Amino acid sequence: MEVATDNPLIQKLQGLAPLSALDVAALKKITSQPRLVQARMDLIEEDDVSDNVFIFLEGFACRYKQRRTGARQIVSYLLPGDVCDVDPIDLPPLDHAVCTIATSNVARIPRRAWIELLQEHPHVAQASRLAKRIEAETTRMWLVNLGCRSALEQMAHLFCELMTRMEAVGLARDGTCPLPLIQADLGQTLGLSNVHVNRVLQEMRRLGLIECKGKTLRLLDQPRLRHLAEFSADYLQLRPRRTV
Amino acid sequence: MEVATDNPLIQKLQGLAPLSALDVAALKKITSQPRLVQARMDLIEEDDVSDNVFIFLEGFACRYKQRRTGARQIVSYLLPGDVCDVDPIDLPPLDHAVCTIATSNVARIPRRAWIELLQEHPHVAQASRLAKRIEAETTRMWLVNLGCRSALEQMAHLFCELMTRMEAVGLARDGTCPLPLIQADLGQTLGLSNVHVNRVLQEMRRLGLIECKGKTLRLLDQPRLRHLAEFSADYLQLRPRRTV
DNA sequence: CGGCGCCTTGAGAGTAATCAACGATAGTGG
DNA sequence: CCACTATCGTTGATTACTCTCAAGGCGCCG
Repeated sequence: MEVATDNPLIQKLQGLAPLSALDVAALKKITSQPRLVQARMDLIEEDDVSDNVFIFLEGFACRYKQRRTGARQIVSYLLPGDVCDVDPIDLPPLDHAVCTIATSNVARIPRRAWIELLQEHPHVAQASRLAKRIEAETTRMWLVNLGCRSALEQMAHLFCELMTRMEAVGLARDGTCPLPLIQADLGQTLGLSNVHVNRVLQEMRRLGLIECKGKTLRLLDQPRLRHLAEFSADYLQLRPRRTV
Repeated sequence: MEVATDNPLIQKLQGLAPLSALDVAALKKITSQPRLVQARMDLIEEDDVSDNVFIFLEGFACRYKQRRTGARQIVSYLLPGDVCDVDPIDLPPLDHAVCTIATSNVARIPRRAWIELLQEHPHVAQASRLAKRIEAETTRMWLVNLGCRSALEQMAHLFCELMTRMEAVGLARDGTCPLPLIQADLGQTLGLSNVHVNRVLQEMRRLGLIECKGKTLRLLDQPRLRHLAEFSADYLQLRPRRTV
């Protein structure tokens, strides 16, 4: 039962499992008191022990790990509709930190309340499990990116992936979406230096593949980008095939 | 209740949650009819739809993704005691393939039977969930490896990780364990060419860090290796902190 | 206006890839 | 028992992708 909504959490989960009006209402209620978080703020620090679930309603954040050398590796992005650490098993301390990239609107929910919601709303639980599986598959895809794609291919792949995810929550249209990442973020995601990120982006613009104005990304030639990156959205659009 | 056993599955899960004698018996029973699989055989192919859970009792295998160019990226290793796709949500088709590296002894169990076991043995389920979380954390650690470590550091980190995992199932002693990987496998894991893997290994031997004879890896100076790799075993040795 | 954050550019260095042989080892069949 | 073959490891030479260092530009905000 699709219900029109501008709540990205509901929008995302509806894409993963059928939600009843009651499911939707519960999700609306639990996200009704989000709070604004500034850009570049750590929501969860490594070894943090507070025990909340964060639901992103607006904005942009990332999970990252930091080396003693200071080098930082971003290991995933959190977009509107994403739930940070859905699983009962995802207890702190985490092995990584979570940090906003843009000003974000985030609902912070005691884990217990979230788990209760999952117990009372099995379809939400099912969608959450699927979301978690997609996250794992995405991480593996990033491994392929880092392990065996050139800088250009990696960048193309990342942009295709982000655009697809943004579309799924209604934030992208016509290959265009807001993207608050700075070049250093891209470098920390793809294992490239800032300088090289800059040059690769220039190359992509020169090739007529993308356009970045302000904090907006536009994919000018998605077929060519997808081919270049060997991108297929399959891993992001899993559907429940049956219930176990 | 620790029970002496040479079943690596039991050994591993006992390290993650307390198992009763009944739990152990059930695990013994379900792994009582393993079959031998040759080295370099695909157990699960990408887009495979058969629905089994594989439990590795002996041997060595990997999950990998293959690019159209033929390039292959190994995304994780499966060691004795590992259960392939423990979760009810891990339904096929997978986004990757699973392939043995050495001749392996593998129990193939219909998913339904495995899920029933989990339902009847909550401690086993708890341990499995923890195992899955560890797998996810390991994948993120690999991302850090590929994204921001040099070839030498990566190799050191991988060796520390494998040694720790082998120890956990009683297959390593005194920094020595069997390692059936060939140099090409290491390359496909770390995103390096065969030639470079070879040179890095030589460098590590020259530095007195490791010794590889036959299919055996020996870490000669673990403190230095761990320091070089910034390795901490924390992410591999999670303990249940409480039950949710 | 000054400072700061971010982007851009240039030059030089270095790590790792590629190409091409060659060597070692083990299993196979005559 | 010994060629024979295949797989894996090793080496050298060359190329190229990416990094580092350094400096300058541009726009925004106090």
